[in-house]
Amino acid sequence: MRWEDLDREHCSLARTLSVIGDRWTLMVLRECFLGMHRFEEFEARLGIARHVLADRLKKLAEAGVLAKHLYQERPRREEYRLTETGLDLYPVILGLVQWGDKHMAGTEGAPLLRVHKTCGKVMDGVVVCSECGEPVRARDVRVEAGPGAGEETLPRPARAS
Amino acid sequence: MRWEDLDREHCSLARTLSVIGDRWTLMVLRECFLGMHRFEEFEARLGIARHVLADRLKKLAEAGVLAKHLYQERPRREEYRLTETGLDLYPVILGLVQWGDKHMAGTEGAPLLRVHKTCGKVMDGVVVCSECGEPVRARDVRVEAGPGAGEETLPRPARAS
DNA sequence: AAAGTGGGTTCCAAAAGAGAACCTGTCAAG
DNA sequence: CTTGACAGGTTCTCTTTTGGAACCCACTTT
Repeated sequence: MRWEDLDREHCSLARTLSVIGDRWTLMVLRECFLGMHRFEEFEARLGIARHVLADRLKKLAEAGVLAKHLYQERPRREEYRLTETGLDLYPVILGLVQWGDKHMAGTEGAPLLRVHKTCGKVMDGVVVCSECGEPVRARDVRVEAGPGAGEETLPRPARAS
Repeated sequence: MRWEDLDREHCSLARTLSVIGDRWTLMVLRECFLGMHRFEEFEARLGIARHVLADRLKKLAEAGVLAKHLYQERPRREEYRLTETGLDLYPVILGLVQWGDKHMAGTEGAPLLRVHKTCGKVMDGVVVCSECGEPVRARDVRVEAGPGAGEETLPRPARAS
């Protein structure tokens, strides 16, 4: 299977991964969420090869996750900013970071803490059900075919999702 | 930068990506959350090259995300099951799927719907603050150095995370 | 004895990545 | 008016990782 075919798959995960399913892409997005915008900043903080960085930024811009923003004419300079679509990826980044904090942190503990500006406390993100508000775990959820389902999407017996 | 170096980085995202930051790995995990356990199931549903699948399953098992489970002696047959550590990745998978449902779905709509067994309704996951229970968006959060922080982890001015 | 099954490993060619050098506007200093 | 610096890339070669197919092995069924 080629990765360009992935965005035509009948699976939202596969379609998402065709845009951001790459180590460097996720690292670039982390830097964006930390407030970085410029080519040089990404390069210096990540140690990524320049042509790979250029490629990832281009693809993220094409996908509408980042937008180029002119911050200086003559010489023309552009920076990259998260769009609303990009900001919607926050739950993914937060999920990855929290999993790392819990399962991969050394003895010292988490490198970064998150403070909720609204309530002022150090927080974690918790995933709750949009309908009843209860926390959701994998075992609490079952899948059903949706409007855009293909035949092959569903598992044979519908089990946990 | 080499990817083996990533798990020594002072960043939970990088450490997480050193384990699951790979397209195929995430696709394998999707299948696990859909109830698949066997080598042949993964191969048939994903169209992944067999040696890549073998490699990913081995690494996931070494990382403690999947556990090998003997389901038959003579001939010896093993399947892969999510551990508690693996089940903790559900928020990540859910985040990716929901982003895809929202931004990458075609005209037909989402391929799969999720039903919350507890309340019986079709649901989405919503990320809320562990302290105040309000929904959390990227703009509502600021980062601070945590106990395991290194110098280079923090952005110069602490902005949005 | 032959074919099937589950779970792999081995081979080669193609694609993606690392690392370094080079290019393009533009300004500022000597 | 030449030299250097800066931001943001592109091009080059070399190594690593994939994709795709074939092969292997321990058993069971026909």
